Amino acid sequence: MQRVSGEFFNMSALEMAAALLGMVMTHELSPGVFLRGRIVETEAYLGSGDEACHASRGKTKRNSVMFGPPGTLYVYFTYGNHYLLNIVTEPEGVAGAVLLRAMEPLEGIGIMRQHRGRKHDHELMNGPGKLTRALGLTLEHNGTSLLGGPVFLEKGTPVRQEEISTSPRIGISKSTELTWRKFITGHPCVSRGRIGPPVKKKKRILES
DNA sequence: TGTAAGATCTAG
DNA sequence: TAGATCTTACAA
Repeated sequence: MQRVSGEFFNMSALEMAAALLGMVMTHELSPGVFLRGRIVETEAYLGSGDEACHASRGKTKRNSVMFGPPGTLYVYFTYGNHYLLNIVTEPEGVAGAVLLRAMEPLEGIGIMRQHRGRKHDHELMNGPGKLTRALGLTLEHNGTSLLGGPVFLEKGTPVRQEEISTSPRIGISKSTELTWRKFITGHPCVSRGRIGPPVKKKKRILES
């Protein structure tokens, strides 16, 4: 097992989204107990010129990690239920991150099933909220570094350029013209994509 | 202080 | 297809 060094993260979010495909994310849950998944789907988010990015309107308490050094984890909570995992890129002071949307389970599958319930292997991590739950990642990991903590990256099986597909990002309502989603073509663990924003919820009608 | 939207998931 | 669930950001 070889941890990826800090130099790897010195690239733009868009380059990183493609470069991460095929790499292995590892969480050392407890000493000697590893949860590992191979990255098969990513999305790039940039602070400037990208309305869909949390940092498009500048630094806030939530998104401040995105302005930090490359190789940092940005984890946030959304929809009242789910943690989403990003890797910070771009030089310190510039907001940019890559959302990890889907992985192929490699090691610790029994523990992932405990986290996720009884599922087929390819359903354990085929969505951004699912993979954080499978790996046991929460807000505790927000702001931690891939270079020294229990969560880190390893070189995996390289992916050829012709195996990589591109599409608009999923679940957003702004900047939908940007095709910054990258995934391994035809891989069974890629998430079930829904282009466009989530369906609007009904307003609750209060009786007087 | 109130309100609406949100980088989602699951059951029915 | 709709509901769960709750934090963040923005408007008043």
